[in-house]
Amino acid sequence: MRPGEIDEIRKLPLFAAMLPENFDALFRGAYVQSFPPQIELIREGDPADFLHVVLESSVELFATWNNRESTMATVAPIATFILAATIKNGPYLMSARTLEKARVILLPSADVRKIFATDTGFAQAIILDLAQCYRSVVKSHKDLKLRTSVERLANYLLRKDQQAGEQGHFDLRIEKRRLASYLGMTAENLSRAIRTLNGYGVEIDGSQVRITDRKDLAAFAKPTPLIDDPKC
Amino acid sequence: MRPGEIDEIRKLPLFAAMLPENFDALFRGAYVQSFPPQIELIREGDPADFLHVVLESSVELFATWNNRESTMATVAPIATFILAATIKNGPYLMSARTLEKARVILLPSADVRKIFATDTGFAQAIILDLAQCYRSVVKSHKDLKLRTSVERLANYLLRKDQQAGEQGHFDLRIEKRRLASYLGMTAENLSRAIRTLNGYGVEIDGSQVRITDRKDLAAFAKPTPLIDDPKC
DNA sequence: TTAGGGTCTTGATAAAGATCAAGCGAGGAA
DNA sequence: TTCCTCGCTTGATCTTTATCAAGACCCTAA
Repeated sequence: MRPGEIDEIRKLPLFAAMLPENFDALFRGAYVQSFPPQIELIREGDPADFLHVVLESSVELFATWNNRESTMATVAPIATFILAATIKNGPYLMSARTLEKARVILLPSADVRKIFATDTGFAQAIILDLAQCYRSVVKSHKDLKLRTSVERLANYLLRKDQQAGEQGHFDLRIEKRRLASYLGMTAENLSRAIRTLNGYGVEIDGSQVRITDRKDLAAFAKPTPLIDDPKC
Repeated sequence: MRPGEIDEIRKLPLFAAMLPENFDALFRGAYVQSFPPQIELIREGDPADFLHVVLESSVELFATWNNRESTMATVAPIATFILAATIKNGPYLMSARTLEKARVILLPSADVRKIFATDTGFAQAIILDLAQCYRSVVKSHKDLKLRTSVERLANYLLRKDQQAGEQGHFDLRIEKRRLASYLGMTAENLSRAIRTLNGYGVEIDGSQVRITDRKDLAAFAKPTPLIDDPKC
């Protein structure tokens, strides 16, 4: 681990309220590993032996069935993933792969379970983290069931613009075919959806997005905090 | 509350590990209410003032957006719902309505939050409950993104048959239009999907389902515990 | 008993989305 | 530089799903 990095991790909401001796014990058993791009870190169905913390680059969570594959989420540093599987001591429900060269901390799940059973601060933080994750998936589920693919794209762009400070322009920071899979459509249909949104004040050139008429886009997208506010 | 009922609630996994004095304090502030059918118990967007426990009948959780509506889940007794909103002290993400005449306990969210902050046993139970809920929604999300509507129906029938003891016949116990909404399709398409499955050993007459060739159905449905096992 | 309302089913049609095939264009390797 | 690869786009076509309309069925209330 790099100097100062452990302090940054200690400040993460999930770990900040732990007793210092428990934090130290947990991270004494940690492995820090570097992975090349496109490496499968975990495979769905495998036992959840480790809780993962992404330090650098980002990680894609995806699911497969019957030779089909779908991107479920991307995890950006510094954040954990697969907390629920660790807690339930169940199999991973999703696979994870690195997108670029990535550094990840592996925390033995057994240690995590042992510690949260006695450390109240840690237990509280886990509760908040899980509640947040749960609500995120519920929002994704509503997005998918209630909206068409063009509507999902429109709202995705509004969310990203807001996260980038409502500048009216930002970088997608994700390959289009992955974005398509995340949004529940094919790459071909994403291209067409982008063209449709050209008529509502959206211009996309490569990975550069420009929102020229946010009002028009919002009138089409009809965003609601109950689906689109990540903090809600 | 009826005699013995409180003891049954005390045995629920979510409450069993609480300190007795905390359980008593929590339920001193409880309201038991009876509701007629088709009553909206909570509306998405409202503040989560109460944690709900369904005692009798069942409750439908649904979401709306832009004049569209979708059934997200049904809650059968005895179980709680809207735990995550209570904990986050955030707005409900889903609405809930009674399907039949129902009895529900309302526990003030503020009391729940106060108690889980100090009661370790309760906190542990909440962690397990939330992890379970989270994994359930992830499974639903995979179901929706990776499968066609006929595949979703086929797997739904296999799950229900299994829950009914693999008798090969069971009652749907849900209106078809609600089932359609839950599975992410229209009522018309559910009818057609049923006809498609007639060719794979499924007969549905009214609400009575008969699986005449489970092997054939399973070969079509390709169930996997990573989507279809509710306990996994 | 009949009338009315709701659900469910069916058929015809429309829309949304997926698939297939071809070509473009940026970036990397020889 | 040229060639190759890969991601992206576009058009044509097909499949899946939704919508609209009509009729069947069932339950309930007058």
